[in-house]
Amino acid sequence: MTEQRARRLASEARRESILAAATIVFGERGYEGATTDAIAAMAGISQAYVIRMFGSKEELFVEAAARDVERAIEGFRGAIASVGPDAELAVKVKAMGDAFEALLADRGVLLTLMHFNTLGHHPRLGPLARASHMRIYRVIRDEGGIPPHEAMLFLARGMLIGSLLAVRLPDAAPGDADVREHLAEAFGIDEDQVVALVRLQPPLPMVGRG
Amino acid sequence: MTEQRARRLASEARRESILAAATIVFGERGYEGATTDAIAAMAGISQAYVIRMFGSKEELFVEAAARDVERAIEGFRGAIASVGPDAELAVKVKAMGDAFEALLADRGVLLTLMHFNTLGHHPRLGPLARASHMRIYRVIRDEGGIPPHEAMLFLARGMLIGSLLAVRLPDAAPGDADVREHLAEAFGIDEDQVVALVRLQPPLPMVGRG
DNA sequence: CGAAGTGGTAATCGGCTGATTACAACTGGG
DNA sequence: CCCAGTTGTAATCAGCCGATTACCACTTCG
Repeated sequence: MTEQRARRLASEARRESILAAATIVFGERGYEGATTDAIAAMAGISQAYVIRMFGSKEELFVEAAARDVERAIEGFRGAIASVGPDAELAVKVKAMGDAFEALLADRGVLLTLMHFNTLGHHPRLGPLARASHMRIYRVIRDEGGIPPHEAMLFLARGMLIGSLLAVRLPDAAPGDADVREHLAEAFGIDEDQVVALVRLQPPLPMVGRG
Repeated sequence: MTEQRARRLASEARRESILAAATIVFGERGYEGATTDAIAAMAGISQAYVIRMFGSKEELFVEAAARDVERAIEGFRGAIASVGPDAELAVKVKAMGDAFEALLADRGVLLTLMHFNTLGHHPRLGPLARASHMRIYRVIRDEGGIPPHEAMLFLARGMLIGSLLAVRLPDAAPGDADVREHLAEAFGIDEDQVVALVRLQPPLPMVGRG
């Protein structure tokens, strides 16, 4: 485990690698609990460089969360494009649901966006989180052509699925029939497919503090 | 602002006051970001006493989260009792939804439970969070007599409402028609009642670091 | 070749963190 | 009244935090 100088990368590539690490660490430890040092270690560079490139931890979170939101929006747009804007409502909703599940398969993105949601009281991050939520709503409603009520139901189901994955409920599926029943309803699948959901959230490398 | 010795309280009363403060601070700053010192300050006692009474920050979180989960369960039981176990499905769901909204009016409880959900990967808190989620599911299904599919839909709607309150979306309602439309659908109310939702999340006193 | 620009870090700073220890103030029962 | 149990704190500790500074290493291009 000899520490050595990081390989030189172009600024843009390094930036991306830091944002990827930040998404994992912010997800695992929350905005306040995450440390720039843990992010640096995961990106394979020094803590000082993380701060120099982004200015502050807050700014880094802003960019990491924005990147994750953008990824979600791209996923929804791709889903709409894949079935065409004039497809039946149920078909579009199914495509967007699949895109959503694919997004949540990245546990870092899932948890970072959930933490983003809990920051409504933060003077800078709160307004950004509200704007991001509404941007996603508008993409679903306007670009997806999903009426307000159906868009709300779609998001509600999405929030439940996100919570179930965040708490790692599939880990408890093998030994608990109620868990399997609940997961099958939430994901709209058969109970015997539930155990395979664990693949959606492979174990993460533990970051810092034990 | 002269600091003075705290008024003596019986152990049980002090315990409760610390747990109430812990729910607020854990909610606002997350499990890792919250500090025992901020909790102590909010409870009006010394940081040392918080640790002595609960042993560790982790233990304090366990008890605070358990208390909040218990409050949720009591709320649901009260709602079921108020309409009777043989009421129509829609009546029971309505009563439980109202109980849920009343619970989420306490922003500390709302946010602490959301943070609890994001701790699925934690070796001790993760299993507790999963067990808590399933306890609530079973209360709704078994004591409430709500079938699995309807119970899932109820929880989904609840998670969406929780997210919208966590991110403080009602704060953005006055100036944004899309926000009002989305909130009206989520809460199942008229748009002109939406602005009054702000009452559900009154501003919290800022805690530490800000 | 050599200097300017870019990528990257070690060292350090003031301040905060959870936990421990040793001690002080209050209360009730005999 | 007095002492044993309970409630509460100041002081302190080792370690971690984000941020700053001053510096090093590599690349590019005249």
